Amino acid sequence: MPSSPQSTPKPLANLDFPRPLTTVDIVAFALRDERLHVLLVQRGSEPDEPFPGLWALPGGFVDVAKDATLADCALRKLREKTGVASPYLEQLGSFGSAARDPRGWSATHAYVVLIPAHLADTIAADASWFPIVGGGVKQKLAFDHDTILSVAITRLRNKVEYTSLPLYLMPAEFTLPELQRVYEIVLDRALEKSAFRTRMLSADVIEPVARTRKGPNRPAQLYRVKRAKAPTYFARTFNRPS
Amino acid sequence: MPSSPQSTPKPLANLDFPRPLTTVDIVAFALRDERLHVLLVQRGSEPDEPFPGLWALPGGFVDVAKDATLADCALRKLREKTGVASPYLEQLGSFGSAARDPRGWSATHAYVVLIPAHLADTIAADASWFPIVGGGVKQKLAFDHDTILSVAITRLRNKVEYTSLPLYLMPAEFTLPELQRVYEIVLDRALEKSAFRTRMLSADVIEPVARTRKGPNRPAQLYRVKRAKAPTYFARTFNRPS
DNA sequence: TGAATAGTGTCTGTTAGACACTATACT
DNA sequence: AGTATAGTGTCTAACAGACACTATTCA
Repeated sequence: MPSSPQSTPKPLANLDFPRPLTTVDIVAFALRDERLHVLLVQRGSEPDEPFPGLWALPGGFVDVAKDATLADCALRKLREKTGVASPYLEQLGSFGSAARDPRGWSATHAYVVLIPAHLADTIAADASWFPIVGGGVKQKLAFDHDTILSVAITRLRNKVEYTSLPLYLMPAEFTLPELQRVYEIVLDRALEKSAFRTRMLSADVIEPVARTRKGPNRPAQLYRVKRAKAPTYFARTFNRPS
Repeated sequence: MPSSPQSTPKPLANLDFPRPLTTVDIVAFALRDERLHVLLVQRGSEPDEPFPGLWALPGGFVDVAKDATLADCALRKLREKTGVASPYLEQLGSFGSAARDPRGWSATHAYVVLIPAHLADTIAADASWFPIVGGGVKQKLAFDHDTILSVAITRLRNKVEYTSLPLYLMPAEFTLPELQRVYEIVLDRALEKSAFRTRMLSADVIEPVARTRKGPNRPAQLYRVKRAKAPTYFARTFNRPS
C-alpha cells in the first residue's frame, strides 16, 4: 500500500506521519605529520545523549530555518568546527536506518571535505584530528560513524588513483616530491617518481612559482595550484600492485 | 527488530523541532529499442498534490514502520513499480533543500537501478519508460527530478567508461556485438570493435554458452554473465575523442 | 557469388613502471 | 669530496585506436 490514505480532507496531502530524523555528517580529512587524519568531536557526556563521551564525526541536525540546502548545512557545520570557508566538498552518500540512532529512525547525509595543510590547525576547541590507521581510526565511534568513515576512506583512496584531489590537501606552495609523498600517504604505497612527475606536469593543474624549497641538498622547485582549476580526472589509474 | 531498548519514554535530548520530509527516489534505467530509457510515474492530478499531473521519478516517503534501511525503502518502491527483485542498485546521492518540495523542507535519497532487458516490461500500469534524449527526458519533471536524472545520466556515462556495468542491462544471453552496441548507446559514441572485445574477454566477466545467435549473416557467439560477479573496474577509460 | 556481419591480426600511440643517470645543493 | 635529494632519459609493458584482413552465414 502506498502511504497516501485519502481520508483526511486537508488542503495539502496528509503529511501527518512520523518523519525520520535528518542529519548531516562531515568526514574532514587533512594531512598532519605524514599521516592522514580525520576530524572528530566528542559527544556530550550527559546520559540523555546517545553515545555519551564517544568520539563522532562532526555534524548534526538539519536546521530548516538556517539551512537552505544540505550542502549549506554541511558548510555551516564545518565552519562551526574549523572556521574553514570553502574547501573541497563532496557528497559521500547517505546512511539511514531504524537502528543507527537510538532516538529513532534517522538518515544522515555524509560529506567528505579536504582541508589544506595550512588550515588544519584552525579548529574549534572541542574538535581534534585523529590519525587514520588502516581502514579507520583506533577509537570506536558513535552511531554508524565507523562505517561512514570507512566508506569515505575507500572512496578517497579510489579517487586518488585517478584524480588530482590531493592538491586540496596541500599548502599554498609545495614541491613535486612533497605532492608525491601525499599521494603515497593516502594510497599507502610507493609511487614511481618519473611517472608521477610526468602525469602531474602534463595535467596542467599546477604551475611553478619563482622560488625553491631549500634543504640540506638540491633545492626543489616550488609549485602552486593553478587558479580555478576543477579536480582533474586522469584516463588511467596508477597501476596497482599485482 | 531485535535490540530496541527504548520501552520507556526516556528523557532523551529534546527532539521537538521541525523535521524535513524524507523521501527516496529511484532512477531506473533500461534499454528498449536501441535507446536508454528511464522509468517515470505520473503524479496524481488532485490539486492538493504538488506538481499534479507531471511525470516524476518513482519514489516516496520513507515509511519508518516498513523500511528498516534506506536501501530497503528503495527496493520496496522499485518492487511496487516493476516487480523486479534484486537488480543492480547503487546510491546516487541525496538532494535536500527548503525549496524543492512545496510541502516543506525535504531531502530525498536517490538511487540508480539498472533493469535487465527481459524485465523491463514487467512494470506497474501507472509507470512508463521514457527515452533519454541528450542529458535528460523531453518532459519537464516534478520537483528537482530533472536535476536528479541529469546527475544520474552523467554518473552512468562516466562509470560505463571504465566498468562492466552495462552487463546489468543485458538479457540472459547476448552476443559481443550486442554488448558493444549497449555501451555505444549509453556513451553515445562509437567504440572500436577490436579493443572492445579484448577488454571484455580479458576481464573474465562473461563466458560463452554453447549456442550462437543466427541471423542473415555469420552467426555470433552467445555469452552470459559469469555468476556472482561484482562489476569489474578497468584501469583505463576508453579514450575519449579529442 | 555477393552482401553482411563476426571475429582476428598487425601496427601505432600513449602512458605507467623500472631504473639508471645527471644536477645541485649542503656539510 | 661525499651525501642526499631533485630531476631527466631510456627502455619495456600494457592496452586503446585504426584498420585491414579473414570467417561464416544467408539469399
